[in-house]
Amino acid sequence: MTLRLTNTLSRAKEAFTPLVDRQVSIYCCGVTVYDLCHLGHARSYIVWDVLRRYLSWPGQVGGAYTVTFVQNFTDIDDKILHRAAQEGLAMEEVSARNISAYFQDMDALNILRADAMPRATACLDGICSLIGELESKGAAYSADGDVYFAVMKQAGYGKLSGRDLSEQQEGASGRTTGEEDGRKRHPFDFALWKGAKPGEPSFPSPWGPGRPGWHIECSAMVRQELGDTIDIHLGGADLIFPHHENEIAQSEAASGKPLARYWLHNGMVNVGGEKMSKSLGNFTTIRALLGSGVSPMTLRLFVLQAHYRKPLDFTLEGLEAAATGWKGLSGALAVGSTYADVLGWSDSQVGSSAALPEELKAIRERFREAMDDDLNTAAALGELFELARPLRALANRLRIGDIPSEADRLQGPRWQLLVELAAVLGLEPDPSGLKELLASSPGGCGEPATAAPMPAAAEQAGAAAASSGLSEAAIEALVDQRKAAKAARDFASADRLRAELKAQGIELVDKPGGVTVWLRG
RNA sequence: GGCGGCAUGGCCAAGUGGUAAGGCAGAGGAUUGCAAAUCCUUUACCCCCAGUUCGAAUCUGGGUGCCGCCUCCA
Repeated sequence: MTLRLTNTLSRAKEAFTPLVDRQVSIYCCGVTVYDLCHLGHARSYIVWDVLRRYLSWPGQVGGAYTVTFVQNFTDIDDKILHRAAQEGLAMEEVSARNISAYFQDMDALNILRADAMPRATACLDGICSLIGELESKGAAYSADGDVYFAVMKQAGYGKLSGRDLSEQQEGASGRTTGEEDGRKRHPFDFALWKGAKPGEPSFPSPWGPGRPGWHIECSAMVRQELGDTIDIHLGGADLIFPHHENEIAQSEAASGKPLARYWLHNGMVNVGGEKMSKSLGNFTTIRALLGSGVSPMTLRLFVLQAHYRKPLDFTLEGLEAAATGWKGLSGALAVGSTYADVLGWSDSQVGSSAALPEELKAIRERFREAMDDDLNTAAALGELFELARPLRALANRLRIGDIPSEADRLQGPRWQLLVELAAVLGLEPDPSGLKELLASSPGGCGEPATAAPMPAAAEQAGAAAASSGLSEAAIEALVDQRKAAKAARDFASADRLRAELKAQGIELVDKPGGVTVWLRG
């Protein structure tokens, strides 16, 4: 059994076979850079990051694929122009700011950067020549400085979204209003090039100054970076129509070849049952969430516990559950590096996966089968938790000073497998990108638009207090005092001492036998 | 109105013909003066009705409810 993916084109799970053996070309629709990214974007890019990591995983049947991952920035768009006008900035300034914010956010979430990130502004030649081709083939027509794609001339239009133009026609009339109508021959025709109105920023073209339509930007960038036919095209389910439908129409009209062999779409993030979106105002930005103390890995876990095609309701409860779950996983993931010395898990002990004990082999196999089944990350995570349970217990015992047993020392391969599989899901303790994000956003997370403010999660609560400087000797003295108070059955004093230490970020753990150990943070 | 999707324990969520993964919460136990932390154990017949089948959460038909797209949108 090999990887199977749900192809929107056929609405079925299909065995995945790339055009070129062991190589995969992927295009992922990126963001329009007029604002910060919210959790909907986070989900989409987390999920596609996992697809990419999985394809690149050597544990894959047949070995790792070589993946070329391209994701665009839409940096020519009416919304960017509006935003720029509002703020008295140039379009480029708005997009540059949001592109840099995009990288900060995605780095923090441990999302691998694409191999290429083309921008519409840098692809205008390709866009214009594509429009020209369509025009010369009769697939497009110009009207008063605009150029439109002639939908009715394109056989198969609607094949991705399951739409039939003849049935749609009635509903469509009356839907589109405005001055474009007069120029369009069919209500579903869409703009490839929009002539500029006086005073608007514009780019030169054979049809006069103006700017490209959204759909053609992607068609041109796919072709520029990856050619006529790619293996996988990714995007949110809300892009199926009209964006991807139009992309197909344009690209296939020009090349006569299929644009993409597999179309994958992720489900939306909902809030209270409704789609999270800018227009509804119910969105939370990524940086607002991370700034409130939710760790990036918690968000990743939250996202990956659901199947990528289903809607995912964003709730505080769900997030808290993920935070607690991540606490356990991260403890297990960290055990090998934190306690490498005491466990004797040096690099030399790293066993190859071929030498895995049966139980671990079986887990690895089930993980692979889950991921092969249309990226069933929820089931894959189940295997991770299975793997992590004894390691988490071990980590907690070591944390309070227990000496590892011989059996504990033999858990090295288990830990390594956990680390390996978690990395396929992009789950790693101690994400480095977060600090940069938090440091870089001055006033930073105070996005006013946070409709659902997140209370600072307990995850990081102790971190600030932990640095307070009681010396070890001072702590030992207080612990001894408490021990004496307990011996004298003066529990009030004992509890007071415990509370004082806790206020300093010192946690006391009473172990069997009257021994108390203390831990910072 | 058209197209598509979803409905599993308190919450989230896997499972697509053979007696229900996992996470969170809860309960019980161990430990403790108590607590915290930790460890162990434990909790469902799957929206409704009809049908197919030796056998269905899983297939078919009908019903109900919810969501997405049809305008910019990950």
